Amino acid sequence: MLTIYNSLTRQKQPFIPIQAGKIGLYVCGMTVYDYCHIGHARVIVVFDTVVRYLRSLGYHVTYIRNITDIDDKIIQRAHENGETIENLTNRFIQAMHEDTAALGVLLPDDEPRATQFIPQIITIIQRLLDNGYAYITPHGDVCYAVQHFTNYGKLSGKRLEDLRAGERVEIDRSKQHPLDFVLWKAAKPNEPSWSSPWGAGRPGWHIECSAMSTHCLGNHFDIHGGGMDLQFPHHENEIAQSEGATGEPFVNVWMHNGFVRINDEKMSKSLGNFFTVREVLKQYSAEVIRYFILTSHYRSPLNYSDQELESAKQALTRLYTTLRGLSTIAEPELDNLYEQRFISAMNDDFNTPEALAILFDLSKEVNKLKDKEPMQATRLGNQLRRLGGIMGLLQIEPETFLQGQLESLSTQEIEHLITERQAARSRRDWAMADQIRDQLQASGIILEDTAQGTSWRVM
RNA sequence: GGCUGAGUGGCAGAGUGGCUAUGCAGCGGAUUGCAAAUUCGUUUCACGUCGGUUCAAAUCCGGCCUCAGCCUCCA
Repeated sequence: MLTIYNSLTRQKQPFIPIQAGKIGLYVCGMTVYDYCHIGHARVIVVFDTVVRYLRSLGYHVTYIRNITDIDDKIIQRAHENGETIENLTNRFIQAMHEDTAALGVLLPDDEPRATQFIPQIITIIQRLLDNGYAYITPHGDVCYAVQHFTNYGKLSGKRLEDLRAGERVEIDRSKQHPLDFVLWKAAKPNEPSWSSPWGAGRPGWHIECSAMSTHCLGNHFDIHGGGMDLQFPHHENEIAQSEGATGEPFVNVWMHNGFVRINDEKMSKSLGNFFTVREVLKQYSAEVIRYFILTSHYRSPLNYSDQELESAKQALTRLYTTLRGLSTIAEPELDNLYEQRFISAMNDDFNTPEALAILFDLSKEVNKLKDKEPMQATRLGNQLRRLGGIMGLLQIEPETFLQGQLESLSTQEIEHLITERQAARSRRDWAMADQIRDQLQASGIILEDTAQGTSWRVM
């Protein structure tokens, strides 16, 4: 039985979909004004893995990951760059698609953009005004009145009276309560705006997710995800908006993933301590990054360092080494102990580190069987590939992984040197053979002699 | 100040009231012409600290210490 930790109840709960066999999943995606960093990669990879696993269980999943393409930072960045907002957002949406594709992430079923949902946003705001959850300020903004929503704070466990409003940001006197937030911002000069019943303006930060999620998945849906930092206020506000407008419960299960850290500090744009996905891809393959992300449980912090990525690379090398030379044709093993352990690990709130440990046990088993029982080794090897695939791993040719990112020498040169060395070995000229091997090693190529001949891989 | 969460062997990172996590790195054996890969082994308590419950706790309960996050934009 699949159990998921629900931020709303602060405990693991058996997962029961609203409609049998179907799951609606919404994840807060990017605000597109810059390149994806490793923190973004984590959310994307984690929920990609969640979706793959849910589908492997037989659920029909509708996966929505939105794009926020209008907000203060976008407007500011476009202005700084001297480019149009549309140009900026399109550029970074394309970059994001390149990055996610590189990381082996499946496309969501829909990728709605905030600017395409202005009519739906206006409808929700109107309903909130009608239902008494919103008011218009003297500046012409429309604000949400948090005190009118009884359950405000239920997701983040906060009580209005405990929050230190005004501690770090000056209180806006035009609001009825300091924590009231803007639904609709009155237009300022030189800013994009849409017309509305309350005059020209643009949506506030939180409202677009209420509009897009309920439009794509219905007023009440199964799972909503995102980074921990969105729990408050973003997701809290989404609940207030959506439930205030529809009068129905909004989301059953809230999932929040932990941060990527660098030296025990959160990786974030505001701290400036981030690495972009494309930067890291220059040094490590996408699958190494993906593996690295999955080595810790999604709710735990993930410490980023070169040493950890290097370790991830070595670990993946081990798995691919096991798969090397195994035919992919044979039927994989199915309902054995490894499978059961894998499923029970993933059923336990998507415990990917545990699931990976089982892949290594399986890998060891395959290695042991390779010589004695090649057929069984092949079947287990294919099971390893299949289970890895549920986490988006082990889907490329072992040789492609092991020989990838070749820099110094061409494949032909390497093959040529191997042939020469083979000749030296057959005439027992060990000095010559070792010299060639050392020469290759200096270029980052490792040789491995087997009964079937010599193979090579990149260090 | 309020609210979350966390403290496990050299590093990373799971987990269960009593029995080997796993990976990387190191060391030793097998294997190899030598390597690499693979495999086997790796000594005494690895489980923040102080108490409590228990025949038994790193695992349950309580206090304390330390760290991170949220209460502003952030994945």
